[in-house]
Parts: sequence; C-alpha cells; structure tokens
Amino acid sequence: MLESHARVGIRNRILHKVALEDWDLIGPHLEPVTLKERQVIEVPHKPITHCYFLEIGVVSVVAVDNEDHRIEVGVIGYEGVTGVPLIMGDNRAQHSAYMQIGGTGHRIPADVLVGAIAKSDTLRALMLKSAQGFMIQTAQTALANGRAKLEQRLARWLLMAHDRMTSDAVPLTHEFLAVMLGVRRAGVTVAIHGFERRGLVTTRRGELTVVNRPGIELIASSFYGTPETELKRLLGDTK
Amino acid sequence: MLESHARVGIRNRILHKVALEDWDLIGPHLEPVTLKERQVIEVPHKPITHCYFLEIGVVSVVAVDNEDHRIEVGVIGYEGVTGVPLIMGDNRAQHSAYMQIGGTGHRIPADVLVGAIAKSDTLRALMLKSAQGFMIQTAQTALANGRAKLEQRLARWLLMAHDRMTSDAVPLTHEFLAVMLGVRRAGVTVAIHGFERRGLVTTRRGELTVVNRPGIELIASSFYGTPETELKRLLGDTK
DNA sequence: AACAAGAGGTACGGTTCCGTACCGAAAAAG
DNA sequence: CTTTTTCGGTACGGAACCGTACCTCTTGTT
Repeated sequence: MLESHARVGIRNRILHKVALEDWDLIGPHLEPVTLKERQVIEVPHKPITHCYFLEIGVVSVVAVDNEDHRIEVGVIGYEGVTGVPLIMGDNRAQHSAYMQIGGTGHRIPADVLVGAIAKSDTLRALMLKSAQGFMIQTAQTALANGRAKLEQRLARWLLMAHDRMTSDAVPLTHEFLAVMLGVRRAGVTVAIHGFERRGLVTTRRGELTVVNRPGIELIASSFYGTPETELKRLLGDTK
Repeated sequence: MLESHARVGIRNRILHKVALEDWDLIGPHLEPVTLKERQVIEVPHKPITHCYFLEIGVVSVVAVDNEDHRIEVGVIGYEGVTGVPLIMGDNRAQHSAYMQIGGTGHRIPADVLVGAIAKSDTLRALMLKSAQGFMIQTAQTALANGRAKLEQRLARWLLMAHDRMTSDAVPLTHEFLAVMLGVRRAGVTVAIHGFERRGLVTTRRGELTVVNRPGIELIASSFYGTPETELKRLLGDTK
C-alpha cells in the first residue's frame, strides 16, 4: 500500500493504516507533541479534549473507584490511540489516563476525530478495531489480576512496556509499578530482585533494563500474548 | 416515546431503545428463544452466529487463555446484548459465553444485525453504547479482581446477578460461582456461610436467595455500582 | 557542602486464600 | 427403591501477599 508523503516516518500503527482517502480528514489536524511522564491525558468523568496517537512512550489507563481503589486496566503505545470512549460515541473519559513513560506523538482535537469518524466508514472501522484491541487487553488484565501471581503480572507488564519502547531500558520506579499492578511497592522490589538474580533484567534507580526477554516471557506464560496476537489479526499486520 | 406495537412487553433495554424507524431493520428478524443454563452462546475464536437480546437470565462472558486459566470478565442480561465484537466490526468471538442462569430472550442472525448497523447511524450508536457499557464492566472486573477480597467480589457478583433476575432467588452452584470469580469452590462456600450467618442471604442446594440487598451492597462497597450508573447515563434511563 | 526528598532494601507478624482431601447429604438416574 | 452423581461442609498445612515500619542509598536542591 502506498503511504502519503505526510506519513513518512510515522510509527503509530493506526495512523499508518489510515486509508489515503481518509488522510485529509485527520492528517492536517494532527499536532506533534512531546509528552513527559506523569502528564495527564484524560480525567475520569471529564470530557476528552484530544486523542493521542503515540510514537514512543506508554500511556497507563487506570480505573479508579470512589473509594480510591485504583488499578491499571490497560496500556496504550504506538499500536493504538487514546480516547476509546470517543470512538464509542461518548465524549467523557471513563478512566484516568496519563503518561507512564514519556515519549512523543501526535494529538488531534476530539471533535475533529469524531467528525472524521462520522464522515468515513473506513476510518470508523479502523478506529473500532483499535478500540476492540483495547477491550481485549482489558479483559486479559482482568484475567491476570484474578489468576496470576505477582511475578507473572510483573513479567506481563514489563513485556507490554518493552513492546512499546525503542530501547531495552524501561524508565519507571517500583512505586508506580506497584500502583499499576495493584500491589505493595515492597512486593515489586522483591519480585524484581528475583528477576535480577536470574539474569532477566538489570536495574538502576528509576530504570529497569530487559536483558533476557524470552526468560521473562516464560514467566508471564499465557498471561502475555493474547491481546498482542489479536491486535495483529484485527489490523492485519504481518510483521 | 411511543413504542411500536411489536415491542409491547419487551424488557430488554436495548431493544426498547431502538428507534421506531430502525425497528424494521431488526424487529422482523428477531426469533424468540428459551435459553437453558450452560447453553453455549459464543465459542472463543469462532464466528458469532447470533446476537442475543435477553429478557431474563444471565450470560457469563469468560476469558480463557491457552493454559486453561479462566475468569469471568462480564455478565450480560436484559440490559444489553451479546456479540460485542460484531459491533466492533469483528465476526469472531473473543471469549467464551454461555448461559449462567437460564432465561428467555430474542436472537437475531449476526449478519442481519451487522447489516442493520451498517444501514442506520442511530442503531449503530445505540449498539456502540451498549458495547461501551460492557467495556466499563470489564474494567471494573479487572479492578475488583486485583483489589477486592473474595467476600467483596462475591457480593458484587450477587448484586449484578440480582439486578438481572425477576425474583430474589439466584439459581447457581458454588462450583460455578468459584469458576467465575476465579477462586476455590471451598472459598465460595465459606464466604456464603458468612453472608448467611449475617442474614444477607438464605441458601438451598443449587440456589441462593437475596434477603438483605442493602447489606450486600455494603460489603461490595464501591466495587459495585460504577458500570450500572454509567450504563444509565449512556442509555439515558431515568428509572 | 549540607540538606531534603525520592527511591529502594529488608524485615516481621498477620491475613487471605490456595491445594487438596475427605465426608455426608441431596438430587438425579437407573 | 437403589445406585450414581452432584453439591456442599469442613479441615489443615502452606504459599502468597499485605500493612507497616525503618533504614540506607541516591539524586537533586539550596
């Protein structure tokens, strides 16, 4: 498939797959952005102002209830787009979303994207598949939260983050990892030590480097992989 | 809003909200069905043949991975419709779905529903909101699985089932409850005893009756309620 | 250089829940 | 009415993880 000139160098899978005839609807409205860690993308129950197509970095989507329990329900990187509710016809964010790992990308005003989806069936179909990919990820998270051990969940998260990075270094603290997994910070520390001892990762303050990815996949076992495989099927990627 | 004659007596919230001008697209193709417990609705990775609009009963949607870990990611009753992937443009089921509590409803061939959604913007918007309601439920399940105690999760499930029943009796075994919550059968038995001792429920073999719903809500606390509230907002119900 | 703040290491008692197993009671099948 | 199956009650050791706390390093900040 030919790519429009404007998309040369674009890594985001969704933008990549926007049909040529749909590009005029959104391309001109994309604004390049640099996103620092902890930057807020969406606030629960508030209108979504922009959708972000990441190039690099990781967004954490975190469910929060009214007693302040919180847990990550999914991550979004270069393979997807934020603002799933918009695709479903709702303009309010359901969950908290923020940059877990800083990066870059493009954003588009919510109303422009909604209008574009209304105009083009093919664009809407693409966005819907992206949304479904996220649903699958959320379901897998529910499975992992209910069934997997801390170590397996940690492995799963590292793999998902690693997929979305361009290097093997994953910059994040035990503290935030604990929040996302819904466990104690001390528990994360101990689990990471286990990984380190087995030569799967190396660590520095605020950073963790993947050394032996297959080894980590072995630990995550079948808790990792399903959403990734399904997304490829949905978007028809061959690589 | 006026209801078409054909819909008199329909309890399903989605069918109820189908606009008059959209009714011709699906109404004539609805087939009344009686659904017995354990009846299979969807099989993972296989094409979805029909979508079910339940009147009474509960469908369990269960994520299964390739090592046979399984856990319920959501339930569907009279408030929704099965076959979420179809709404998202995919014809394959992602999860296992089966009747957890027998009931009645109407079903429609998948291709008819897909065609109808393609023809009508308003119908599609309605179905998308239903799908989003399910997404919210799945996210809340991920939260509960990661953060809640067994007792709280049990309370949450009972409330969700109770919402979808027409009586206070919920027919199910500890065994299946355990599968859905992803815990031991023995654990469920003990937790139910606790409820019974506190006068929240009464039990018989294969059945459980809700006696003190507010008491159960107190236990579930904020792990119950969010998806229910949000679905009302999405569908604009006032009751 | 001194200080404060953040990140990580470690420990300990306590709780929750698992894995497993065995038994009796109720319902279904013959 | 007997046999078989399903369902539920109960127990026990053990694993996983929590809540909490305290201390030590880094890494910025002043």
